[in-house]
Amino acid sequence: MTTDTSSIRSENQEARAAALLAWYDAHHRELPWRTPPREIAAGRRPDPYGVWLSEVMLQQTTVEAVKSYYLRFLARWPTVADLAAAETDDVMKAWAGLGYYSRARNLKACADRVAADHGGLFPDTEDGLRALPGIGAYTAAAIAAIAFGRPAVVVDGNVERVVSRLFAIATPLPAAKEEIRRHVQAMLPADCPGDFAQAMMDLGATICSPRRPKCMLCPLNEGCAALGEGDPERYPVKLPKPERPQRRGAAFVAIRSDGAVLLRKRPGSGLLAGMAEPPTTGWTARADGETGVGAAPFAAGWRAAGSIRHVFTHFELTLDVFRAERVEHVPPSGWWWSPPQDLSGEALPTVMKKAIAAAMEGAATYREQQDKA
DNA sequence: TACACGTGGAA
DNA sequence: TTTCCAAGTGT
Repeated sequence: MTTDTSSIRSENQEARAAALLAWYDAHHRELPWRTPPREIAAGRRPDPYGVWLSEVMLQQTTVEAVKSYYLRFLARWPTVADLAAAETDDVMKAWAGLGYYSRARNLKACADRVAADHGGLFPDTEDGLRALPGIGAYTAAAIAAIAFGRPAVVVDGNVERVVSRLFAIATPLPAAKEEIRRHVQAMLPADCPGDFAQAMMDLGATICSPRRPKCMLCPLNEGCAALGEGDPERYPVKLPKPERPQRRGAAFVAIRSDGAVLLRKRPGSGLLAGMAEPPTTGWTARADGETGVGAAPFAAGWRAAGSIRHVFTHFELTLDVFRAERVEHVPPSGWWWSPPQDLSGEALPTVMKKAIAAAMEGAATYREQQDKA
């Protein structure tokens, strides 16, 4: 502020923000949770509950995947009080398929806290939001800016990409995070931090994309250092990722005469915590573990039903699937028979749905049920 | 700081 | 097919 260079840079940053906001006015995406810039300018504010819900769902998740979940949650639990009054199991069921299931548990815990400790109103400061479960640095800043108009510095993966290209930042992520934050801080317009944050993210999502960025259409192309160098895709610089180890296990899908499938609940912590599954073995790091029919949870007419593959963030799983039909096993406590009409509503992660689908293929019991239906 | 934690779409 | 990775958080 006091030296010539910083005031010059400040003017540049101001011009950049203005160009970005003009672009956002004309080209912003229409999203179910978004209040468009025209309405913001008219004084309208989005419902903090909707902003929070969408931000949590969007963590590491694509916009397309989130849309239908967001709409379903909002229709079923229109306010944070409704969500606080809900059963955690129902929230987990509604979240099934979206991934990163600790988000769902934290979502519910956060709603409980807002209802119990904040009178049903979300805190309107970054610090207040940051203290809630499932709300980290990014989400706290995003809610503060978008829902409450606070001048918070919002840095997500999009912003990291845009800024690291704009300034050709050679430091690999995540070490470059602080430097990126400083640049965003310098650009931040005090009068519309919410639009600015969303504009940066829209730009990163639609123009300054990871591959083949559309620099010709970019409102910030004039001063972009990476474009000047000729290879914007070089940024952001990231450390190479460790390769994904292979794991193998088995899943045992027991089918009752009426087509019901035997399920149980996974442990409360770790992978797919608290979600439903057909009985499975542990997933060993080795590819040749004890995963055959010998590992079945109880005696039945188990038959091999092929195997499925599923990719998790940090390992790749091959699951050998076994099927037993016309099983009349009395479920141990915590296990239950899920009738065909209930199955789609269970808290089944995608990997487990794949395993069950593989078992059903060619299952006579299941075919009979389908024919009746 | 480093790792655990899901899924599906794009190139 | 393979690789990347999307509006990150918790530990």
